[in-house]
Amino acid sequence: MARQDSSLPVAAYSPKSLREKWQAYWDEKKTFRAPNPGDRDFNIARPKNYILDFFPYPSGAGLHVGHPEGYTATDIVARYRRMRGYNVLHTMGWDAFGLPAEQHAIETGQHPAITTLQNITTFRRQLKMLGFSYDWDRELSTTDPDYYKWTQWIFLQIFNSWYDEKTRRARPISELPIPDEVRARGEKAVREYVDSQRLAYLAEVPVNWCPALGTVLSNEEVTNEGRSERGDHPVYKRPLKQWMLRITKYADRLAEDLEELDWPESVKLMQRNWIGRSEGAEVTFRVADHDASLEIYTTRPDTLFGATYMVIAPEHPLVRMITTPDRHAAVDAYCEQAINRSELARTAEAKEKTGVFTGAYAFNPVFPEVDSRARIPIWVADYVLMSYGTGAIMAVPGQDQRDWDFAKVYNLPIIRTVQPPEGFDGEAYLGDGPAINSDFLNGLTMAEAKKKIIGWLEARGIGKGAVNYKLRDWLFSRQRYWGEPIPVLHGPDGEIVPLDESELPLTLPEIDDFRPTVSEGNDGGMPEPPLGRAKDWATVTRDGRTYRRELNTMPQWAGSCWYYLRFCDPRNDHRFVGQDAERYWMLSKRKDGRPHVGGVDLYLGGAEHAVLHLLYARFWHKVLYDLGHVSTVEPFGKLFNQGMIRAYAYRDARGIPHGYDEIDFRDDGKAVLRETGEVLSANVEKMSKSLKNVINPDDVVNEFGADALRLYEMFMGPLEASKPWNPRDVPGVFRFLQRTWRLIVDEDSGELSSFVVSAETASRAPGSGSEADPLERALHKTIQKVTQDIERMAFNTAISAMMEFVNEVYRAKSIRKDQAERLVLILSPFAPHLCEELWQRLRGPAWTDSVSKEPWPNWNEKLVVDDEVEIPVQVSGKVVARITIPRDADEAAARNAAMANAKVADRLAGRTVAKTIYIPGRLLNLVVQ
RNA sequence: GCCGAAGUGGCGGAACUGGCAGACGCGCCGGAUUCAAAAUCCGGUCCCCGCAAGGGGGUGUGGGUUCGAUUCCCACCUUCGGCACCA
Repeated sequence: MARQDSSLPVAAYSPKSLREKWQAYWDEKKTFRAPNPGDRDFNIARPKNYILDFFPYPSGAGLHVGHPEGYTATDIVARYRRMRGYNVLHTMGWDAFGLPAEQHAIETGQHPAITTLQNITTFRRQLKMLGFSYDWDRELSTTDPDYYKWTQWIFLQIFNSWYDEKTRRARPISELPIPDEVRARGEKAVREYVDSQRLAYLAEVPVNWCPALGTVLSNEEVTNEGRSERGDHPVYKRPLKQWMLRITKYADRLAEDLEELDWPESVKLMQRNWIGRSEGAEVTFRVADHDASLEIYTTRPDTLFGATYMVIAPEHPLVRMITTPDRHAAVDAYCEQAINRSELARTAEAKEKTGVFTGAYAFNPVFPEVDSRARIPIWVADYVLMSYGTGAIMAVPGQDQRDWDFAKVYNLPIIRTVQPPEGFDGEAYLGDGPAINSDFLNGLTMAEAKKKIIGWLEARGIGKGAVNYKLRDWLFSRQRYWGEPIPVLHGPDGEIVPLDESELPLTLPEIDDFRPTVSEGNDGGMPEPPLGRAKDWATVTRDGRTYRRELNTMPQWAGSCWYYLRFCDPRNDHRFVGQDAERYWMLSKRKDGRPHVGGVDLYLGGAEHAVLHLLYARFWHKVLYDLGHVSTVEPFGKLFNQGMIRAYAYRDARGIPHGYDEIDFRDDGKAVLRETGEVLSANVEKMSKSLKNVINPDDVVNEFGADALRLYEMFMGPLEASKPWNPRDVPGVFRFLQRTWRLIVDEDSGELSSFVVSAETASRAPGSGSEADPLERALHKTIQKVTQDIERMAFNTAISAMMEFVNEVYRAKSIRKDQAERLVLILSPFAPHLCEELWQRLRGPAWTDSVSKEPWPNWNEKLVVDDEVEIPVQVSGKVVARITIPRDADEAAARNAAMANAKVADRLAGRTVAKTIYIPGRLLNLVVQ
């Protein structure tokens, strides 16, 4: 399907030349530059609008058709808002630290900075090719020292803060009150106390250590089979000193503030579930024959009378102490094999409960210790996780299915403490009901019993109401090269010394071997990150003391946690963002004038970042807010998730995928393998190299042009839905663009087409008073529809409305020049290259500048409603006829018109109308007996 | 297992707040143009019965509410996404 054919007319629609011409124009004139407050051409009178895409990781594979989907949507909104008189901030940058470039470096020795630069060059070229209206002067990369200087600066802000529970906010560490008894123990104790309160802290934590990759992985990077998501290497649990960020302190605020955000409910729900707040109680159980007690957390303190045994996690510190000598061998063996498996591997095969008895007993505090019911056995089992609550539970098999399952395996007693309803035939009963077998709680509902028992526990000092979260602190260090160095020094006495702001950026040292020091097997020595290879860099001497640099780097999330702030003022070299710029672009008002919680007015990207990126960025933002560095509570006021674009994968009988270049499509639509004629199966799947179903945007642009690619991606269906790419549909939108071109331009002469008539000529034509002109009415309706659809992000229906209008012009064979101009204006955000050219040709000598500088056209409310409407007439809810009546006809008039219709009269013959339902402009329903 | 979203022609999809189901595009069929084809323009196209006029059915399945249900309620099936022993 060669579109560049020498036999084409001289002035045929040529996407390629229009693209080149107008992109050069935009670049040269800096058409989409967004001035900041303080700039000479800044116009304070205009309202602001910040429209942001999730910035991409510039992978070696280049742009994927999934990228332009979201980028086109935001581009349409950005162009539309500019025409509506907003100052629009619309930017693009690169989330360019990350594992793929580093893996490539390990394999080839090519420095990740070089790979990254090449990939960025490709991405930039491809994005520019699509004509997005970014302010390219604001482009940034997280890997640029001028950028990561400030990532490191923010880390230091977090490091130098503590969380004040009373005021519920972060405060500078210098304001931390030091308890007297700590002060009394000396300087080192004070230092350790302070370090223990920081929002960034070092902790020995069990991590997912992957020897093959030489790095620690986050839980998300480990598969259910306990292997690395990247490369499928084995992953082991081992304790390692790691940087942690105290995100759990913000759990409540992160959950509460979701309320105010204009985000998809599904994303809010995912975040709430991830935070996983639960309310319950902590209860102390004394351990028999030991000077020890077990702290447990439960959401069901009301079932305390039903606790028949205890379970502690294999990692629990009390395990060794309380296990009786005769049980040591069994307990040790069990714990060892449980601890060695990753948490995920452990939970994956959770079918059958396992555990061992420690030989020890605890006293249930609701009974006197002399009472035989008080003494309950303590077991170790891997269904209790050390990382949640206190790592120990009271087991209540009567009201908890997991405990029930365990009790059945090991023959432990079961006591019901909630009366199940009549006919209940399940095992553990989780529902509400009157308490039984529970002494002073008997007869109370679940809520009443919880309240009463918590009061009872608190009065005796053996328990209290408590809140727990699934959310864990954020494991922040990675054993990698290609990330931001963490700007701290480790002193000879183990003290942590943060770098001074003046020492930033701490740049990555040059090394030529990017491999970490890999230990053999499961239990080799301490792994050392690749930065350890830079010997000169890794040690620093100050005042005669030798310090060791932190060798871990930050995770990829770090750079993406604040880039939206940097875009406001990307070249500022004395602040992470200038205050005026931050306030102008981030602070937005609601319609009712109250300040909005969050600054970015539209943040658009895929749902795969629904939890982690968005939660981490919100956390950093709140810390910056608490410390007075930013002016909004939340970073992203409105969030929108685009759906995934998938494509048909064609497989042969053996299940082997085949690409389009090997396939012929028969007339019946079936795909056959060209070589053998075998009919292939077709399934919509995620695009991937291995399935050979990846669509390359360059190919589409070469064949149909950037405007057609943009338009197709928007026309496919709702932005939020996942949709299949169908190569056969692309020519459809291309045809529409071509029809629009020919509507306005005569292909043979290059002059305006014969359809386009001047206003004077039109007014002389019979019956074309401007308001009565049916085309004028249709245009007003189209402008209204397109405007409203852009506002609600329904681009597919906006495009079909414009298609309908163009079809109507073809039928009319005539359009006034001012009408054609308005059509071009509303189409321009969607197909900017085509519309720039049409605008210039329509304006002729009156043309001054880019179509994007023109105001958005209005519609007249009077012209979008028809005076006469056709409505259906139903008889008892069944449509029998259609009548045309004035829009505002009253019920009697509508009824009379209906009765005059033969079909209606026929249906009503011999019957009485019991009820009439008339919705003006909609329908008339005559209900008969 | 739990939570969430979605199921509409041959295909992608449309239908505001319960009011004409299938807009728009693809594909297919027919016509015009052409020596011919491509391209283009015009028309048709949910299914079934019927030459037609006309009639019947229809939004995953089964029930319900309503004058009226793609839309609301209940149960179930399927697909996709998230979580997964969180006490």
